[in-house]
Amino acid sequence: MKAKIYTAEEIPGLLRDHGINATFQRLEIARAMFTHGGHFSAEDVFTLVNGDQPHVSKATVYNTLGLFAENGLIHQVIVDPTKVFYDANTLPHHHFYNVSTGTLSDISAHDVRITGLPPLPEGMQMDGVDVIVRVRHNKKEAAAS
Amino acid sequence: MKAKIYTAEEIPGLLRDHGINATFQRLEIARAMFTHGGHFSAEDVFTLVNGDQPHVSKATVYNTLGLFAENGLIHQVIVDPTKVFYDANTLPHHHFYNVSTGTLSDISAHDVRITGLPPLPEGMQMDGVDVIVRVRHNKKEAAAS
DNA sequence: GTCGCATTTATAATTGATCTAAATTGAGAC
DNA sequence: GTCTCAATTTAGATCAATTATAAATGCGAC
Repeated sequence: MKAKIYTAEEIPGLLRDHGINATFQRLEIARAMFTHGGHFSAEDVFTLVNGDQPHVSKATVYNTLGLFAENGLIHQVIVDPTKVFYDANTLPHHHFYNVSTGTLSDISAHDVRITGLPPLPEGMQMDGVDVIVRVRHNKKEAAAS
Repeated sequence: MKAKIYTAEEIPGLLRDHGINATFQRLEIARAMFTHGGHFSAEDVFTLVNGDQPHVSKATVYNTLGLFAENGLIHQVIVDPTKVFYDANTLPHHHFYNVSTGTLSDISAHDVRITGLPPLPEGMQMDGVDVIVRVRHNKKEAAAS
């Protein structure tokens, strides 16, 4: 089960469905993310959108990503202490995080099952479960210490 | 299965076992973390260690936390985009992350079982699996939009 | 046109974390 | 004890991601 890739024509409806007012900048940003799919830092989005000529300011990129995340259009992924990633894939899924390169890749949640979790603390509701499988380059060299 | 809490006397041996040279500052920091147990930001540790009078500089706190993490004495937990947490619990376990308050709490990994993960990408080895259960305060008020 | 509101923008400010270069300390040789 | 070298600590400067601020801009209602 792969992340859905949208066509440019579907983007306006996508925003509307999430209660987001469509503006030029928001469409640009959504288009950049959803027609590629994948994981983006704010910086990535900024570069992607402004590739040819400046369209969208950095502040707007941050604002918009925040707005999208609030409204469930995209999802924050926090694996890198230095920056936040945003995930255009809203289907339930998990992540490989390549520690060596700082790269994320998806794990479909379709077959993943997590059992034995304790009950939630009192008065809490579950917001989601993130599973992050940290991986690194295979070292022939063992820890020689 | 709770995180092990150490007594002050056990700390020097703990460092030695992890190949860490014991110095005054490192002992102070380890003591602060391991006699309490729990999750700490660098800031937390700094405050905890220097509560009464300045003992350890901020730079040293960062250096030492990094050193401890490298040597497996503590573990980085990345759930908050604004700061890194360090976990004095090195037993296998997972986390509840309270989105409303930014608080972490432990889930023993003892009973948790994760099945259906795909094979690792080529040439990669697993470094660990983090499970983060995001929870939030129960809202009687549903999303009214 | 212009009033009002949402949005965007440039820029400054904030903040956790890291770097630098110098000072201090520690452990062993003598 | 003291010399020496390497390890450690330190204050302060610096960095990069993000957020805040306050001024423009766009756009529909009238």
